[in-house]
Amino acid sequence: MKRPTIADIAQRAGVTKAAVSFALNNQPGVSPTTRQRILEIAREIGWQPNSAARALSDGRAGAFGLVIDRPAGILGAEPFFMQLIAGIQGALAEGHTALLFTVAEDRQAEMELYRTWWAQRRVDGVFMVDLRIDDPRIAVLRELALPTVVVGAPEGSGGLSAVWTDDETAARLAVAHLAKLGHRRIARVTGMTDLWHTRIRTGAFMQAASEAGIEAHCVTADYTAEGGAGATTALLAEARPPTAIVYDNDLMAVSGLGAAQRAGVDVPGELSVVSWDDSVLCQLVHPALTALRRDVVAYGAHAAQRLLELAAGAAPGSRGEPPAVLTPRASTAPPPARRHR
Amino acid sequence: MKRPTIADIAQRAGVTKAAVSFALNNQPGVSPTTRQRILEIAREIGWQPNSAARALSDGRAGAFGLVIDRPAGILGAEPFFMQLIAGIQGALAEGHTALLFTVAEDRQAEMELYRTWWAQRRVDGVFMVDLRIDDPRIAVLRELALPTVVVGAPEGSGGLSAVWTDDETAARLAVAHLAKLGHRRIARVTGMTDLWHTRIRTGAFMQAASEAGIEAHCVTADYTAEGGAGATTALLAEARPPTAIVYDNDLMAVSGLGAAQRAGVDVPGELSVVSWDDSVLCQLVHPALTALRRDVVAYGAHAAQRLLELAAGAAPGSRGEPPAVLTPRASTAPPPARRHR
DNA sequence: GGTGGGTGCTATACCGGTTTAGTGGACCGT
DNA sequence: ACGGTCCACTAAACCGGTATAGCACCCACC
Repeated sequence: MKRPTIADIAQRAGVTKAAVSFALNNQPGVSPTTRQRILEIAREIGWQPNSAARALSDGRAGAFGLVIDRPAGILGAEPFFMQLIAGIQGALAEGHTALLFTVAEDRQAEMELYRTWWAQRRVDGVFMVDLRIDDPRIAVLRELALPTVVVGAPEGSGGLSAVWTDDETAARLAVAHLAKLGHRRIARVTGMTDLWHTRIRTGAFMQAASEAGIEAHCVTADYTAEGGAGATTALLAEARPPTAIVYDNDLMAVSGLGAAQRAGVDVPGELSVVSWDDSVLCQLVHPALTALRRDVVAYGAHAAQRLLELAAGAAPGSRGEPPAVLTPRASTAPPPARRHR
Repeated sequence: MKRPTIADIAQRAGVTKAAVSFALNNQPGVSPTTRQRILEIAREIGWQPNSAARALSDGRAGAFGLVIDRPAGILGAEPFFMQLIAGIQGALAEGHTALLFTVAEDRQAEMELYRTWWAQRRVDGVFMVDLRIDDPRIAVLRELALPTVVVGAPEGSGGLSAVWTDDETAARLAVAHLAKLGHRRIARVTGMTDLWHTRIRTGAFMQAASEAGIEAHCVTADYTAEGGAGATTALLAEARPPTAIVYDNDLMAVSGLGAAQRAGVDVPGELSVVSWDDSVLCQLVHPALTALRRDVVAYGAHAAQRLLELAAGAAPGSRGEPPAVLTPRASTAPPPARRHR
């Protein structure tokens, strides 16, 4: 099959390429009747712009990039990203922008990929996830002047635009839920501490607990199943173990639940479990997990909208998302009766 | 920052663009010394080809496409795809080919996307997953003459190339494992029946069971957690329930395990469970699931290699992968003692 | 010493769009 | 009747590569 070009349209319409281009781009320079005729022909022969030609001509690639540098093994079990991509896709589907998606070995490879994409003019902008404290990627992206939307934390974005969820409120919701059930000593199993949102969550979690007048502490894990199980085992072995644990993602929550059960700890009788991410995983285990649910698809869509604006020349700026909603399920209950406190 | 072009190189080297192009592409037409000088300059100023210019000139997009049309909710919990993408990526990283990844609403949207990609010359080829019986996508891709690698089943690919795993052997392994443990009546919870690999698996599973002289039947589900749980409940409610169940993916296996446990059925004491996909999920539940494990990353890499060859003009042809390996874990054991047979 | 052939390079067309400068004609006012 | 505008459109350049035709030069050969 042969792909029609504007030259084909021009020939049929008896005008030049330029006239066709004007008509197709709503540019002045053609009469309404001619414009109509051209559009008609274009539609009829199924013309679509050649993305390479357009990219070469107007200097924009017509694509955004997304790199994730978590190991493939973890990624697979992480529902967050697929949903994010679905959301991004939804917002991009309308226009002429595609999504380049890559999983990278490590942060170094990710930065090299940004440079390559930039040098090859492959993308007009990128989505950046998993922002870390003093993240070296920021310098690279700023140097390249590549429009960027940070999906995650607004602080530390170094002037880049961001789309972020209100983790303070989410932390407050989780703590309030547990406090209301009567818990006085709770813990949280976190993701990597050098991630911005881990820091934010930790701050908010500790403060919410303090305000609620209950004991709290956080132990560090790494979003993996093993990490979640290990942290759980360690917490349960403490002299005065917590009566509730909040996990930073669903994978660790499910894995922590398993570890607790294996240790003979009844959930929710002896231990309440809350997951900071909701996915089908939370509902298929027994007991089903109470979770902080957020609309990740909408999140991705908003990030994409922001990046579209940015690439079109809009000023950088961040956008907050509504906070997560706490969805109570079977994994949280009042703590076991104790002697005191 | 300004991106250097071959014109910049040409100017510095005191030659024309054409000479530079010859040198950079290992084309004859320049002397070894000139070539050396040009390459040196290119390296020095960090030249990279503008992908749009190259695409426009040689008619290839420099990208492959991958569309998945399962709902975002399911996708997230499906580790398979992320690993596949990681594998594809690894094989593509060397060259100048990028990956366009999209999740589509449905099959219709997927086909429209193929047409759009084709019309816009966005991709040089696509990976197609979840091949169905009489899949309408095949006709579209053939009509567009878009190089395609079907990731899944070789039959039914309608002349398209495919990369496929040996599900016959895998089925045999699972059945043999259960037969050896002493099971005489087993069942399988399948994915959608109109998927090619479901059909293949069913045929192989039934035949392997027949050859092993044990009863077997399959019930249809849909890869979702709910589907897996529902099918399990139904199986356990049969007059003579199976003593072992094989699930077509890990999500259904985990969910089926939960359903069995909720129904008060001991695993593996009263029911053995095997998952036809191995991921971290299988290891984090209790008991850990016996699973058919395959190297999905290598699978993706091979698919990418095949598509690279195809796009370079090679003849269509399929490639078989090594069969899955059965990894025994705690979820399979001898069946409970029975009166007879 | 003219012919033939290869080498090393230049000039230029081309891919398919966008954009700018230029042009012919209708229309306007006076 | 004539100069000035505006309109609708054309011609051509341009983006950054690749590919082809052609040219100058050198060497070999009979």
